[in-house]
Amino acid sequence: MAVTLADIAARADLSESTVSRALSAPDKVNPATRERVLAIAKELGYVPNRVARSLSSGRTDLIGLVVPDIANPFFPPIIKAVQARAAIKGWTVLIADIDERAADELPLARTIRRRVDGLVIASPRTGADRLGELAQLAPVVFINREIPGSTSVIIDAGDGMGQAVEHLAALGHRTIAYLNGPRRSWSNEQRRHAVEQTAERLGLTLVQHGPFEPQVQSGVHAADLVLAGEATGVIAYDDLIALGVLARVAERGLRVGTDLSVIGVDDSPMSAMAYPTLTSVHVPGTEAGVTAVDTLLALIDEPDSGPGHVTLETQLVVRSSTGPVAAR
Amino acid sequence: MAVTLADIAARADLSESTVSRALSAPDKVNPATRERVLAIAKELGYVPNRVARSLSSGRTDLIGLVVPDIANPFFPPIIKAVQARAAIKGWTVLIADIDERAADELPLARTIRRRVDGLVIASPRTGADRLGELAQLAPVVFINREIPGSTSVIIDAGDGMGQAVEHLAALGHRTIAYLNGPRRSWSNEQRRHAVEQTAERLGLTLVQHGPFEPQVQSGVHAADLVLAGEATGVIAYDDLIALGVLARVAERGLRVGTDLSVIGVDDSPMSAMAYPTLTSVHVPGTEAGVTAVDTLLALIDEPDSGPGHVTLETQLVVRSSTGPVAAR
DNA sequence: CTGAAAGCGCTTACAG
DNA sequence: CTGAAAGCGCTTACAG
Repeated sequence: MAVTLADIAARADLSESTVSRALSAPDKVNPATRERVLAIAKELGYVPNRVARSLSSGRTDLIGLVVPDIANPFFPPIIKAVQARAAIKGWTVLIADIDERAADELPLARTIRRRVDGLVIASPRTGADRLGELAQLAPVVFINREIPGSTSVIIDAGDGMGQAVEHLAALGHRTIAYLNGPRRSWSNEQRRHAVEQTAERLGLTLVQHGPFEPQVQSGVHAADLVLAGEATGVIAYDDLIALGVLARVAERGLRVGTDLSVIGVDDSPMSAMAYPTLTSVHVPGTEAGVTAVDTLLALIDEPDSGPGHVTLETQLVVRSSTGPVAAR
Repeated sequence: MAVTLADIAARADLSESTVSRALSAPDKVNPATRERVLAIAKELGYVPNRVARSLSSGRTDLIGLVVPDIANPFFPPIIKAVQARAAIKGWTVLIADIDERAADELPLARTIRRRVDGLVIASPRTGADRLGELAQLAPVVFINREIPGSTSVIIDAGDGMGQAVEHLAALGHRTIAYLNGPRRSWSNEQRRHAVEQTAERLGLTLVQHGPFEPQVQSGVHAADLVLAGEATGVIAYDDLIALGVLARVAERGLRVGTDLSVIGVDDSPMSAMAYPTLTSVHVPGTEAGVTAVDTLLALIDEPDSGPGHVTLETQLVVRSSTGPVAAR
């Protein structure tokens, strides 16, 4: 069986209490005693039983991460960043993938919260009121969603989306299309809004399509809708949809960047590798993940600190899928 | 505070023992008693404390899943399948992403094993001997790797790779290239071997490049190597590399499927959506995930059952990236 | 600085 | 079928 505190205590001729302190609160113990305990612990190959520790301490040292879809390239960088950052600080991450089933999100979050000390919920698909309630029950940090009274890390698409519209305008596009993301997506509202504002300010005509699921297939479908209209430039809710547009446009024998300019959002690895390479709005997912963990751990330590808000900026990365407007 | 067994016991005027049994071993209790306990539990909103349960039962109801890289499209289907299947059976999954750092794999698996009842390790990057040792310490099921004495779910690439070579031969290709995956990858050995065998049997000349990391960028690099040689058809270790080849070939102004035929492995969603669509060897990731969970749970229940082996088959899916050989 | 004791919330032989 | 008791392995006031 596994080595326990009792084993070390017996060997060191000390009480379990002292051994426990030597291991988890070294400053409350005589240095010499500590050394002896540590030596024996090492010799015996002691590894603390986390379950037992959890039961008495009330802490699990686990944080939960809820994501809409791990297969969506927007999330892996966030997931990796959360895991890496958590690991550095001695925490483990429990991931829940809701597979884009919005109705599963809240139940899953509620279940998992019983196992963890706090939650990071990325791009939640649930209504703000119910998310707010959840945040009452446990330390929660939302990524990419503002919930009144709750703590969140927001990626402000405004700058990047505005730059995208300005970029198209500068290339001579007068009518542009926006391909909406999922119906109840807060990110989509934010992105759409920024596009609308900038288009209006610059006097561009804006056409909208969707909502679309963030999948390549959606873009294939959307491409035909766009090509049936007047728009010469299109901004998609995300890179996946944009990649679908690219594929379909090429398939129809038209040239991306010439016949139709396409912009995505996320700046995912694929965007740099697509053909042609995809102009995209860079979204700092890694930074968001790191910040979310730091914020959450602070919240776990001090549950009564007020709601915090961190905002990260986005920025357009110009590649080959956008070019000067040409006659259709 | 949260409702405990003691609260229910007090309210029902029963002992904690009986309440515990009513909840977790209903057949060991008087049906009427059980009903009463369940009603009160529901009324009070009782949710069992899993940490406490774990400590006394010795079970965590968690299984660990170690994957090389969640951003690699091969793994999300496996991850989702594992999570879904585990959830159905009342288990939660703890995911560890090693981010392709082979050296981190074993330490991570060892750490996480302390928190779970068993492990699924997908496409391990560690040496067989050390994996075998790990399997002595805890119930482990490997996906895509045979370890002597251990249990595994193998996706046999043989059939699919053979079909891929036959497909190219049937299209008239006489010299083909194979792009190797990671150096110590067991999957790569298996795939390469099948390609070599079939090429030899059919009298084709086989050129090899690599090893390459399973990333789009690798394929971009590999494409130039292939185009500098005689091969007219290329089989990549996976879809990501194949997609990189596609992009680079197009970028160089050549036509995929005409100037160069390209085949990937994984049949990931992108392969159906790439332009042109990618001929690929379908790998049953979802099935592998489901089977791995079932196998692991059986192993957890009966640690002494001998090592099991399940083999799943692969199959070529022909799309547009392969065509009859043309003059170079 | 150290020890004895109680407790975290549940499970599970052992009696009755 | 039910209850009292011990135990899972650790933490943490409380004394000394």
